[in-house]
Amino acid sequence: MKKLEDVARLAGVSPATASRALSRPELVREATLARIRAAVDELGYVPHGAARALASNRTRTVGAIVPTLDNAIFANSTHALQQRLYESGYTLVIASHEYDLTAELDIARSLVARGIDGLALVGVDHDARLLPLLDARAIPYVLTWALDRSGRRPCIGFDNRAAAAQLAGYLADTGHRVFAMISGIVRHNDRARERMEGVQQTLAARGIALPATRVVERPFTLAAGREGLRAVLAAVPMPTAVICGNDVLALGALAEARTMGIDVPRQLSITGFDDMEMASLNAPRLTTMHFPKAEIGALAAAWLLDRIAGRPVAPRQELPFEMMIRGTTAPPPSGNP
Amino acid sequence: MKKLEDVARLAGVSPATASRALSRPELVREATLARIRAAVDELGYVPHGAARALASNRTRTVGAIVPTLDNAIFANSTHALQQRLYESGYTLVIASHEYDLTAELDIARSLVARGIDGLALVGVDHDARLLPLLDARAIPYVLTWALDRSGRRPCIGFDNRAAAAQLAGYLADTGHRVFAMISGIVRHNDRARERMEGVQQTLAARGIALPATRVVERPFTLAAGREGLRAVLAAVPMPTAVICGNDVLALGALAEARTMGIDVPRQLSITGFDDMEMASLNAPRLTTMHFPKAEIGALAAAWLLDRIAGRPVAPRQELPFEMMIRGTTAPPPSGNP
DNA sequence: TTGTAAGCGTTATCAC
DNA sequence: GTGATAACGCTTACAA
Repeated sequence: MKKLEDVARLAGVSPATASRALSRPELVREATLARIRAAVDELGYVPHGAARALASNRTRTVGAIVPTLDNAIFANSTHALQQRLYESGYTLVIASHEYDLTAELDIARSLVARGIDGLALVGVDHDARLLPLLDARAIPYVLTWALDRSGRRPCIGFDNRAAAAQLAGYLADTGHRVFAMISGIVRHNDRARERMEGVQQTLAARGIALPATRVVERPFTLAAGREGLRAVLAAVPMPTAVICGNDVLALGALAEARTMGIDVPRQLSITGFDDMEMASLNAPRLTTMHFPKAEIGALAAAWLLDRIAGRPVAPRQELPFEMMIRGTTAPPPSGNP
Repeated sequence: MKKLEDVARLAGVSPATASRALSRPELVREATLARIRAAVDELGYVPHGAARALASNRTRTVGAIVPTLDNAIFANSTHALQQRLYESGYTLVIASHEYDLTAELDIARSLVARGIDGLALVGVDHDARLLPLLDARAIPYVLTWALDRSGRRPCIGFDNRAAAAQLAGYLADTGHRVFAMISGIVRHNDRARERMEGVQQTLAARGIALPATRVVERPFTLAAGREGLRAVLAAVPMPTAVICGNDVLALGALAEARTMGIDVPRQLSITGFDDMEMASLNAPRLTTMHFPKAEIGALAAAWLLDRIAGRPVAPRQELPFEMMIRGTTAPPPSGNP
């Protein structure tokens, strides 16, 4: 394989100049530059990433560790992230840990070993050793999809609790009094936890009971959403509103409602978070909380690139969310039939 | 940051021995190994990936370029791929090109520059410069989700044409005579093309007409699926069976059918490929073609690891597909109402 | 089984 | 603006 030395020889310059021509062309005279570029083309020279990384101590690689790829919201934000980084000559290394924070730590270690200039994480809940690991190596990182309430960590995300509160408040406003929630597993998942708390606090503040028995925690799968709906509908009296912790759970719940012959939203209101594009196929009158997923990725990329380049960055970026209300979600006049 | 030399010094051995202890422990005496490991732990030593790659000419990184991450089928197979590689100490670099083969080539170049030991691609259609680029650098690659009919390229996948043929044949067997197809864009997409051809050939062989006007090509989006259904239903007589090129198109078509008040599958049979888990929520009686997505990823990982290690590999692995028939898909007795 | 030493292909610090 | 030259941290013959 051709090396920089070959290019330099062909162009009649030293390797040093050839190197500069590629990484800092403004330091090289126009004519020299042209010769070097011609040589590069002629030889089909491709820089050796590892050698470059070793000498410059920069890998031009950024890592992203997401809970799962099997969900449109992370797929979208990750794609935006990749896109932006790619445009800036950076490569994105993506890995998923399937909601296992120990796996996340392991992955982070392997990424650090392999060399990354920055890292994007999802949420604020992590193994206690993760962030110190990055700090020790001065690797910039940013937390996404959530806001760090301690104010100590850079983050780009939403106030999941406020979003949940708004959703619950809206349902209460439309007249619902008997609620249930199909939440994600809150342990080690700040987004799920904040959403649950937002609902609980809002209803409590309005004097609406949401006993623990009406809140079920389920993994983020369609099957769990289905099963979750059965679980919360077993209570007496039946809830008129079921709030689901994310889109997958809501889809499962909607499917189960159909199977059970329940008319959504006339008999039962089912609401969710995140990406409900699929759900809208099913239930055009669904009410959901939407987050600008692509923007998260784009902002995270910009933030990391700035930080890597030593440019000033915002310590925290809070993004807006939006409640989409389709059709009525009022409870049936007399509770459930 | 601690380097191997520090570890060696603390353990009272040479850097060479320390290096061997980490990468080929079987070559080092038990006692020495223990001392070195203790030193590693004590110092919190983490190997320097770039230096390692430069010296060994192996990056322990594998690349995967997929059309899109925003689809459960690729998300699943990619996750399986990552999982397997990770277990073997490899890192996976994932990138998506959004069905743009020139973008795919650019990404491949950047991955090659950054250093990869192997590459997984989707499909057999690629820019003509892509595979030669890999060959020139002796980078192992494997094509997935399709079979190379030329027999010259290693591939792990399905016979998309046969799958489409089987689906079309089944529908014809149940009595359908007026077909339509909402295909993906076949240009630069072998999977889409083979599926379309499979349908066309099968129907032709049975003397069933499928004029070009009854076949529409659409991008893989829900909206396009909706619009595609309107387009094919505008024909006279209306088709009784609509075959969709993938899951996303089928979902869109199903949604539109619902919007239009069409009873699927009693009035109209809509069928699709790939991952129809979501669709089954919508239309429990949908007939679909299923592919073992996770297995693709796992097999690709194993293949690449074998190939990288110089072990013998199969030049071609054909995986089975499965038609899932839920409920009847027979046409209405008298064509369309 | 372990040590010595020569690279691996760049970048970066100096002079010139 | 350009050219020597010394790193960068590790692997790997080859020797011992």
